Amino acid sequence: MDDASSVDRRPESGHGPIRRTALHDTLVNHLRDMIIEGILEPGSRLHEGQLGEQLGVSRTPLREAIKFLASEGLVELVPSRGAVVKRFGAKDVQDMLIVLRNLEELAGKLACRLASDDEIIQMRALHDEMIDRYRAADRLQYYKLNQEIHTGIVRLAKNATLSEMHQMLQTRLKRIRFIGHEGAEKWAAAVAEHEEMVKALEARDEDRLSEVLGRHLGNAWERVRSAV
Amino acid sequence: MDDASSVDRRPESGHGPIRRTALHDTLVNHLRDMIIEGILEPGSRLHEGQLGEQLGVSRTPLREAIKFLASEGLVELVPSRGAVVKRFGAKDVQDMLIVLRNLEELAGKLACRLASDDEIIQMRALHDEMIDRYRAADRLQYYKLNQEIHTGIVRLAKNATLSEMHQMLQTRLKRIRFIGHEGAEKWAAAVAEHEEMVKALEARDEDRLSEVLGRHLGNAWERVRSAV
DNA sequence: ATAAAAAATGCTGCATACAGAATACAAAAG
DNA sequence: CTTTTGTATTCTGTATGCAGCATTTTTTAT
Repeated sequence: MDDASSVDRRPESGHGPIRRTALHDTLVNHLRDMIIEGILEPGSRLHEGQLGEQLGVSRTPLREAIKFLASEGLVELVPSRGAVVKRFGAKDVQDMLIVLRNLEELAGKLACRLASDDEIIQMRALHDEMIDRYRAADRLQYYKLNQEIHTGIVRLAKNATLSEMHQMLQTRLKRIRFIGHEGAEKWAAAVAEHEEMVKALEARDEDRLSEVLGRHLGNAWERVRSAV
Repeated sequence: MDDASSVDRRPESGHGPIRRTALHDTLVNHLRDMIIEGILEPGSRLHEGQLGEQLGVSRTPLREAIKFLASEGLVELVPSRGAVVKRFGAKDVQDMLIVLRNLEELAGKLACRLASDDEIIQMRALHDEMIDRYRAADRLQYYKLNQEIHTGIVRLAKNATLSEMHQMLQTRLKRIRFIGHEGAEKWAAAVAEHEEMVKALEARDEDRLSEVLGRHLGNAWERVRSAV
């Protein structure tokens, strides 16, 4: 039987066996999503045979994808016993947030110095759209734009390594944040912080932007603290 | 013929086919070393067949190791064309050093707060030994201890994520630093900075330690600037 | 002789096959 | 009834085989 959850790897939709993306690469993204969305639960083993059949691929590219994710820190390799989805304790999350905060503070400073005027205007547009979604109480889209803005500020810092590390932590924390839905009043506070962020960026006030970003993430930390 | 450079994977030395480490894991370390030491030059292709034969392993575990290193950022995966050793430009190195600097500054602050008295004493011992090596003009051992001290301070920060990221950057930069041999006067300056670092740690003066670490790395940056 | 086309070679990507380790199960002993 | 030991099964780890893409070389036409 053709399982519904088999991987779909067709860059341009449809006809023929045209393929530009490698299967193992597709699997990396697919598995990452599965872990983030909780389809693969923390602590559960990644059964090569079963999982491979489920996704309609052989073990070889699947194993390669798992090794890749192991280096990313999403799964753990246990010798002779395969791979398990890494489980994050409260301390682990706290550690990640501390580093993430520091990275974003750095990103804020660099962004104020290096961003072009156009780029700042684009950030403002993104922010305004997020505000719209907030007013419409569209949590999912809000969340998505929120993340885009944070990633965007890091991008403006124009530092490849910084972007990479930020992305990595963002990915690991997604699994946590996915759960953490905040209350209305805290949500409002977060939005206010975002407004402050954009204003600081527009003024190219690096100390203020850095401070707001730090505070913003510090608050996020407080929220999660109870959830984990 | 048994090639001299074939991988050696025997955890406890010697007799029999007792093995606890997986081959792909051994290969990750082996290949990483080969890249750091420049045996595999930047931009060169990792030929699966040839390299596998050279190391005495089949392509499967080799490919898995390559995927792992790709996630680490040491090699680049080119679709349908295999893997090449990633080449770092001046901008890349600068980016890494900026982030590394920030991470070490953070580590310094946390270390002052979280390190035990014993651990600080151990760092002092390590530092004193490094000074001995400096006086003996033993560059290699000096370099090794130097790195150990930096890694050690990060360890004292007791933050798993921070350690991991630091390690990652340290690994990538090793390839560069390996080349960068500094002059006598700059070497003396670096040693003085180290002395200052340990003193700040002993005083648990987090602002000062953070500042020194930042300055220390900032100077390293200046040195490399010309080399790359 | 140069350029374009076609064939040939080599390599990557994926699947399959096989060997050894780990786990689960069952039977027997305490 | 619990514990232990032997066996069977399952899964991981590694090797090999085959198909398709990339590149290079050869052939052919202008």
